Amino acid sequence: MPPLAAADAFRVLEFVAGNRRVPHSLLAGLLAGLPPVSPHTSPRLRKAIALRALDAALSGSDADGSGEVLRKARDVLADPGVAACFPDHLAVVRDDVAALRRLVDAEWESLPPSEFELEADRIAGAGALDTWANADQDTRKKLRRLGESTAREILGKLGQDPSKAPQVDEAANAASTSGANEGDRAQQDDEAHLGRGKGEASLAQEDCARHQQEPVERTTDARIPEKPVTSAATKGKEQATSSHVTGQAAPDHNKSHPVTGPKPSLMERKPSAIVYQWDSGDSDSERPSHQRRLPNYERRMRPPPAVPYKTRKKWTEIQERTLIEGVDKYGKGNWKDIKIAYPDVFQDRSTVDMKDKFRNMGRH
DNA sequence: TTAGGGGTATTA
DNA sequence: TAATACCCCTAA
Repeated sequence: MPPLAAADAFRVLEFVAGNRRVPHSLLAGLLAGLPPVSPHTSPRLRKAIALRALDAALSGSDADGSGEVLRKARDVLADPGVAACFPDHLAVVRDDVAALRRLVDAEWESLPPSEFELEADRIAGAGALDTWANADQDTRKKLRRLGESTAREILGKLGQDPSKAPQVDEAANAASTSGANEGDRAQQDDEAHLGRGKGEASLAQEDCARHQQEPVERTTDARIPEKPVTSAATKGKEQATSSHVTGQAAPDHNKSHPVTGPKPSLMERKPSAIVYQWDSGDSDSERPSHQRRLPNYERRMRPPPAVPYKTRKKWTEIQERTLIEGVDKYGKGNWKDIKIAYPDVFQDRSTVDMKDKFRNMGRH
């Protein structure tokens, strides 16, 4: 993987540091692996680091009455950089550990969203509509590409290595229950691949699940999950409606194809295959553990277009003539050159429009 | 970037 | 309803 640009490193760090459930050891590892990032560039990052210091100070027990916890917390708050991050009320309760902890909790809660989250929200979240409405054609293409490639990457991984899929699902399940040892597992699981901490990553998964369970109107491109998932999903549904999938390996396929034997047909079921099912209403507990349930989807023949159709404009005679002239001059296919050569004429026409138009003209 | 197939939306 | 404009996708 190419090294992260400083701006991206900042986004990753700001995102991870602001998640309280990401243990400090993981954050430290992340810091070591990222290009230098100045915390002063982000109030959220500054505040997150300050809160982490306070968390560390307040993590000890003050049951022995030694005042050690309080002393540590005071030390942290004495740092002008830390103090500057908080309103005065933190200083007011310097003598009350319990109150200080409550206020620290509240400060964590009120941490502003990271740039990463805001960006994700602009692309796929509730802010997507505004982003879309304000974007020009090029930006929209980029947004679409970003969403598709990400989805393909995820779905590709699922498809290429089905045995990994349950882990993904289990991770999502674990995230939904949000266990207390999440941080520890995050450290174990994720130190190998920084940036996938369970903390906000799990939140993101929860959020993702919420999005998926929302009505289809919110999913702007249902084709993305269609291709890789549908085959398994519909298969699961078909089987579920007939004889409830057992998930057993296909009978004797392995026997007939020993390791050294002929290559098994792609049509044959692999023993490691996992069946994904559309939610049919019954609970997960009623089906074998290897059957993973997909979120509710209403299938639709085709989703609404990702880009609202632009106002339909009839080609003028001038445009048609200029197009023909341009093809004569620059050759068929050099739509970009033609568009550049006649910017006024083709101002509101894309090269694809021109290609389509020329194609249509040739049909008659 | 472009071609081309094929789909949907809009208009006459 | 056919023609046309526009869009999406894939391959090269």
